[in-house]
Amino acid sequence: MTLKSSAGQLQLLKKAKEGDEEAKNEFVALNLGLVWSVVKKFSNRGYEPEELFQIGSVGLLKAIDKFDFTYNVKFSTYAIPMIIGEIKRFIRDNSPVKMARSLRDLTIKIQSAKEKLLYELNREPTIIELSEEIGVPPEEIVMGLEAIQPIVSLNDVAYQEDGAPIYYIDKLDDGEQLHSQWIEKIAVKEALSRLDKLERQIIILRYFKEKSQTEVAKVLGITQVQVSRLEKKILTKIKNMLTQ
DNA sequence: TGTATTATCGTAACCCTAGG
DNA sequence: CCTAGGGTTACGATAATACA
Repeated sequence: MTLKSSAGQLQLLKKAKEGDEEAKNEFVALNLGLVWSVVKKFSNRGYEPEELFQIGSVGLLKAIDKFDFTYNVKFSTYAIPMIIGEIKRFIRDNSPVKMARSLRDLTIKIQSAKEKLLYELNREPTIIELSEEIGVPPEEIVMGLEAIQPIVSLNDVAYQEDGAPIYYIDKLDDGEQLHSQWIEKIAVKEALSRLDKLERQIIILRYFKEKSQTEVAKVLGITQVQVSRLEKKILTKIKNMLTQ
């Protein structure tokens, strides 16, 4: 969070887009935090954070140029995938071929093992199970999984609590193909990450696990009425986050 | 806040009819 | 005659609200 109000930032962004260099610089400065937050996600890949930061900043600049107010989402919602795209492109282009190759082999193995186990167990296999199935140490499985769906995860917690991922956002490689669909997905993800634990649980159980209010109430140890009221509150909250 | 009630929605069950 | 499909109804489950 920056000190500047979001309304002020919007003004700044408008000016920047109109070619006001000073405004642009100031806006960039205010949003470098975004770049860092993305860089952190890629910290375990053996690249210099400084270097990734440079690359990420390019993504930020591109985002400023291409951001369209009619998207009706917050700037960060749009910028983050853009930054990620830039960094991923860089990593892809810079990865030694053989590394990429062995990693690709691994991901292929993981994919098929995953499908097999999914069928056998009737649920998402754990990392340990995948590891045993393929005969590769868990750390490498993690790496392989990362490669399959690297990504954002602004709300890791939301995933952990339930095991199975809710959805994946990939195809972020190309900043050009901006389907409003995934913009929305990211927006929702971000909004979700800003809810507190109880609120997030309710939304996950209700909308991703498709439980009834009564079921949710039982799980969380509250009444159906509570769930109904909280749900209503949360939904308007999210709506506000997405459009503000 | 919780209980009791009402409103809403999906769907199973039934009937009817047109077309094979 | 059979049957696919369309329309109607009734019912149960779920969610929202009224009230204490």
